[in-house]
Amino acid sequence: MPYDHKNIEQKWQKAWEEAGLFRAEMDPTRKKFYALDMFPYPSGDGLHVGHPESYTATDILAHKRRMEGFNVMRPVGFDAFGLPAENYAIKKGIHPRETTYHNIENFRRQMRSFGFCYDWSREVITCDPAYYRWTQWLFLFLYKRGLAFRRTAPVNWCDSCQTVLANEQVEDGKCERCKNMVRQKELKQWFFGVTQFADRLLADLDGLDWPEKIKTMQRHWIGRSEGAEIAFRGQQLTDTETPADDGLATEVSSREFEIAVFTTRPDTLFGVQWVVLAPEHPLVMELVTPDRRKEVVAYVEAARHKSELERTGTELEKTGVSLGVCVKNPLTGEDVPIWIADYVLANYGTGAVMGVPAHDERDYAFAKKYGFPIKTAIVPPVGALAAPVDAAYTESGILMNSGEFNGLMNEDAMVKITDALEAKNRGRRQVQYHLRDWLISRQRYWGAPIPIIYCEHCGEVPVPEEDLPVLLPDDVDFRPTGESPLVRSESFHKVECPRCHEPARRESDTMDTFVDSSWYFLRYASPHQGDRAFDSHAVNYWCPVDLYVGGAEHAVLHLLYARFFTKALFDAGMLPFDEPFLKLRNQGLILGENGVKMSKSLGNVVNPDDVVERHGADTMRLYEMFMGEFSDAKPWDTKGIIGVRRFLDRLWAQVHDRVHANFDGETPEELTSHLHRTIRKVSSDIEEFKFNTAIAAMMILLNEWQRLGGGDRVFVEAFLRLLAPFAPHLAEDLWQTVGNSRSIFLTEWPAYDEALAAVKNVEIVVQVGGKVRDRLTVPTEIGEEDVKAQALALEKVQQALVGKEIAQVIVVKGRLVNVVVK
RNA sequence: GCCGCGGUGGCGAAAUGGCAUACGCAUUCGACUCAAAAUCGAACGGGAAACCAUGAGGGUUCGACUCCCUCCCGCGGCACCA
Repeated sequence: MPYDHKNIEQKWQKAWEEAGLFRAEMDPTRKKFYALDMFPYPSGDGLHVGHPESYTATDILAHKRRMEGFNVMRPVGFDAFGLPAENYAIKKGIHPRETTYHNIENFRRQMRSFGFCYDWSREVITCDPAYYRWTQWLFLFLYKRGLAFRRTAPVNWCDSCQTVLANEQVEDGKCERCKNMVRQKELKQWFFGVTQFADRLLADLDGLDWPEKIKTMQRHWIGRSEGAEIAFRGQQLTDTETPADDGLATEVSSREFEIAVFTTRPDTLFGVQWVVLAPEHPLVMELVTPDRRKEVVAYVEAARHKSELERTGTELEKTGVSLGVCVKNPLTGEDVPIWIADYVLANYGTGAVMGVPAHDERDYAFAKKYGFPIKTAIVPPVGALAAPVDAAYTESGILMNSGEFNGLMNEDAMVKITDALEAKNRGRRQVQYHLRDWLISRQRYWGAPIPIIYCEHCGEVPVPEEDLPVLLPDDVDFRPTGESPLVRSESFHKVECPRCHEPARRESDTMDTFVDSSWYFLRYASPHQGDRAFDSHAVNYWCPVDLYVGGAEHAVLHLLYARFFTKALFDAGMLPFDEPFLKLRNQGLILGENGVKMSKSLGNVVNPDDVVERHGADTMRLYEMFMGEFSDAKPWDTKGIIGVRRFLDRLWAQVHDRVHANFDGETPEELTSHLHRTIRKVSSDIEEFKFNTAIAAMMILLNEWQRLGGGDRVFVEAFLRLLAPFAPHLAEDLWQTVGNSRSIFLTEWPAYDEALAAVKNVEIVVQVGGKVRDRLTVPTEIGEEDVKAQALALEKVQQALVGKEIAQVIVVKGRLVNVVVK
């Protein structure tokens, strides 16, 4: 008989809210637990069924910790700035603020309908001036510490979004948001100096309780490589006349120049056949000889117009042109020609590399194409496979053709060659990171304005803190044109210089929305603080976040940026910790019934509202936790929901039966024992995020209860407390039905008694030659010899042993007896 | 190409090296009902059985879904980073 989910869910949501049951108050005498969901972007589509999957998991942990006596803070808010609202505004002419707040209202309604134990009084909304005032303040904080700066660099430009993008927002050479091809553009933009933290961002990952997958992704993204920076010097002729072959060159006046290359293989230095510069390298135009100039200019121009993908696809044939100039190999003194090629990236390393065709696959291909000689510097060690004839040899080996370094193992030679270079002042050990500084400027409207003013006399002037927030003006034509829409708001744009009071111009770009989300978890500690970004006492008490749950798609975006902010604040003495999220868990994607990602165009989207309406929030929560491994992608199954709903209905009926019977009769001993085992299992499964097996264990307990009958108040109450984090409304309602007036969430998490949980008798499997022949029920504490004797005495075992000789008998306590035969 | 994760009934899935397929869905049969739904009960990997089955093949072990090697397939990440 189904229970009335609508009625009880509304009833308890209202009661909890009115009682302020989940409101968090600082209490230094109690241990805190900060449980956090990645706050949602309030899209017009409303919640996806994936949202409650992650929120339910956090909710379960939060409830359990509260019942274990922790002071729990579980805040909620909205990541409300961003492109979708702005694009919608452009299409429909509705202001982004209007759609955003409208969507937030809908999100709030939906999130409340699930009965999550959020402390709504701490809500933050990133597009609220009371919030972004402090985002701007943090920009100024970074600016003062030299961690926010403006510089000209090749940046990613999306023609469709009409804005620049951070490196992390480019996927496969395409804009993460609109899938448009991204182009490289040379622009002056604002950056945050994330690379200054590269070593710490890498090293501190080790201490975090995060999924290995995410840690690995961050490690790859930071991309540390060790090697050497090597200086190749050359003479540039200032005389326009080409020197003759007869040695007159020495008499022509010349200037010395130097090209620094970064390499991870200094041991291959004797195999260098050329040096390549990126087309954007500043020396290109300086060095090119007049006769090569035309060709080089054309090549540089062509490279500039290529997209990131066109330039970096692995399959592409390498191209390049010669500058007509040489440098000398710093150790051999050999002349090495200088080329430019667009496979060399301007913004990695020094923007220049040395070409060693014998020991690098790319260089090998380049040499084949342009007819360079291939000089071997390393051969395989004795006993190893021979070096390939028609490819580069990239494994370790022994040096040859390398002067005094001949015969060394290459690992050893790396050190010795670097030392030799260093002694001649031509090189040094160097560590390079793949990580680039975070480009935060956006030429778009719906974001926090960058608090900087440009003055003709004073230059770049930060907006004084007391003038914050720099309000985002409402009356703006926000259609994108490639420059920020804020340029078109004169009242915004034209300002007075805070220093000299002359007319000045306000920065018109806004900040990447990832800046907003890089510190929101700090704001939750003191969300209404009017005079500071956060209150130290509150942050010191509540932070860092103990449990953070969200999607894996933020592995190198939000999660990296938030770590950077935390470290920068830590260094300034503003935080007592330097990692924001101690424990992280990712939920898997919930797919459509057809096993593919839900999408409107495929018509396989499940609306959580419909599920709550039809089956109830408790069923929805339980089902999403029961579907499978939390971090795995799993398909939705509309029919499957009925299974957990039946479980709740049966429990409802069973508890009501016991109440009607005044708990007449006792709890069978077997059931009590089973309960304690279930408490043990559910408790540990929750900690390990194995919610599916925790629920299965409760289903088994109910099945046993129905089979055995009985069940006193103690039994029922323990069962309900186990269920409460998963299905809070039903558990609370039955809790009161049983006769309690205080909320179930103010009671203690049930403890299990190891003695009661112990099983009296166990079934032992008896195998002969590894095959099951019979089973045996024996007391748990039975001695090894006794089991062995009993097992061997079994008739089926005897039959199986006929004509065979016993070689060995394996006894595994409480599990099996295996008679090994010859 | 490199790195990581995975492959178990019709389906979602479970199993500290020790009874493979728990729990749930679907299906079939039965009870209740005039009937249906709901509910309750039973069966449910293949095979008549011996036995055979955890992507394929080998290995280690008394014993392998689990550990090791080779390969196939799927998913995710990175990708000309020198």
